[in-house]
Amino acid sequence: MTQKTRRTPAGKTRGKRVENKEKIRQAILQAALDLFAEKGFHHTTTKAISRKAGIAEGTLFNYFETKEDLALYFFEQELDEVIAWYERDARMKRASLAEKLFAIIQRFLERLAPYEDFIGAVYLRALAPASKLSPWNLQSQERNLRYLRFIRGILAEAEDAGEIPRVGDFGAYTFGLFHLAITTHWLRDRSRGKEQTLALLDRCLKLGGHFLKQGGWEW
Amino acid sequence: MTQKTRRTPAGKTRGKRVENKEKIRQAILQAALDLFAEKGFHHTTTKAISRKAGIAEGTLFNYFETKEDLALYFFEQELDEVIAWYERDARMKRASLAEKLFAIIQRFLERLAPYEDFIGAVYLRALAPASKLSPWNLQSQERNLRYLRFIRGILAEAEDAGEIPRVGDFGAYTFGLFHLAITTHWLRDRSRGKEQTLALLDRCLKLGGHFLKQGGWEW
DNA sequence: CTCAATATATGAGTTCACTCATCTTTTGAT
DNA sequence: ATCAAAAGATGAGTGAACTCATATATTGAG
Repeated sequence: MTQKTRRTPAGKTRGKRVENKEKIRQAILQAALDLFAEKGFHHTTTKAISRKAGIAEGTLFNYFETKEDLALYFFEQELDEVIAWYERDARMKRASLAEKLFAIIQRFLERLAPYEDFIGAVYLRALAPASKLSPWNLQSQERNLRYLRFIRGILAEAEDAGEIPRVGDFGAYTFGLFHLAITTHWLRDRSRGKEQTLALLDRCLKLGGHFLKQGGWEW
Repeated sequence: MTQKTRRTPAGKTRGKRVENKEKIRQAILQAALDLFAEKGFHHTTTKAISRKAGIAEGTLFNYFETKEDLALYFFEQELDEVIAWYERDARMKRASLAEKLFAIIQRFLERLAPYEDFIGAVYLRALAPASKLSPWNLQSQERNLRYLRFIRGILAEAEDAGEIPRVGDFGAYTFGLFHLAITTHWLRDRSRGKEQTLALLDRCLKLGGHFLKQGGWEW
C-alpha cells in the first residue's frame, strides 16, 4: 500500500524532513541577515538569531558550523544574485568588457553596502580562506570556483570577439584579486557615496583595457 | 631635596612606572608570539599568554584591547624589521625597482611564514581595517602610513633616476593593494615552498615594469 | 617622612559562541 | 497500524575572551 508519505506532489521520496530542513535553513538565514543589518555582526548573538528564527540555539549549529559560516552563506546568496542580475540585464550583453566588469563590481558593492559593518569581519576571509584548519574551507572553495567560472565566461566572450587577447584562467584569477583589492579600498573609503572607490575602479579598468589592447599580455 | 626617584640614569622624570610598563608590554608580546608560533592563534588562550608573561589575565587587557590587537602589534614589529633589513642591505641600493619590490614582498612573506595559521585570522583585517567601529582603527592607520611612506620613498628613487614615470602617492597605494593581493594568494598557496606565489609575484612585477616603461601611466 | 591622589594589577564574574547527552519526530519495513 | 532505527531538535553545560569593582603600588606635594 503506497498511501503513505511517499506521494508528495513533486514525486520526491522524502517528505517532511527535506521540506522542513530547507524552510528552517531559510528562516535562520533571513533572521541572521536582518539582525546583522540592524545591529551589526558583533552585536548579534546566536541566541538572538535562533529566537528570531523560532528554533533552539543548538539547532542553529546543526545547520551552520559557525556564526561566520552564516555570513559566508550570505555571500553565496549575493553571488547568485549578482550573476542572475547580470544574466537578466540585456544592456550588459552589448556593453564593452570594461563596462561589464565595472558594473559587476559596482553591483557587488551596492549589495554589500547595508552590511558594511560585518563585512570587515568576514568578507576578506571569505575571499581568501586560508589554512587547512579553516572549517569552511570547502564551501568557500566552491563559491570561489563559481565566481571564477562566471568571470571566466565574461572574459571568454571578449576574447572571442577579439576585444582582448587570450588571458585564460589566469586573467580571471587576476581579476578576482583585483576585485578583492577594490573591496578593501571600498571598506576604508570615507568619501561621500564612496565616490573615491568608483573613481579608482574606473581608472584601473581603463588602465587595464588600455594595456591589454597594446597586446602587452605576452611579452 | 632631589634625592627621590627623580634621578633615574637617563634623566627621565618618571621612574619605575614607565620602565616597568615597557618591560611588561614586551613580556606580553614575546609570550604571545611564542605561543602563536607554537600552538597557533586560535589554540592560544589569553590566560596562557598572561601566565607565560607572569601577569594576571586582567592586566593583559590593560595593555592590549583585544587578543587580535596583539597580532596587530606583531605586524608593527614586522614592518620595522623589514624596513630595517632593507636599509641595512647594501645590495638593495643598486638593484632595479622590480628587484627591490620583489625582495620586499618576499621578505615579508618569509617573516610571516611561521605564523601562517593566525595570519588568516587577522592579517587581512590589519591591512584593511574597516569600519568606524573598529577599535584598532587608529593604530592601524599609523602603521599603514608608515608602510606607504616606505614604499613611496622607494618609488621616488626610481622616479628620480628616470627608471619609471611619476606615479606619486597613487603608485604607492596601488602597490599596497597589490601587496595585499599577493599575500592573499600566498595564504591559499599549497604548492611546495609557495613557489606558485613567487612565480606570480615575479610575473606581475615584470608585467608592471614592462607597462610602466611604455609610459602607459598617463593615457 | 607622610599622605592623598593617581596609576596600575588583580581575578572573580559575565557574556557568548559552540558542544553534547538526551529527548522527539520521521521514516519505511512489516 | 506498529515499531525499531535513523535523523533531528533541544537547552543545560563548557571554555575562553573580555569587564569591573577592589586592592596595591607609585608619585609628588607639603
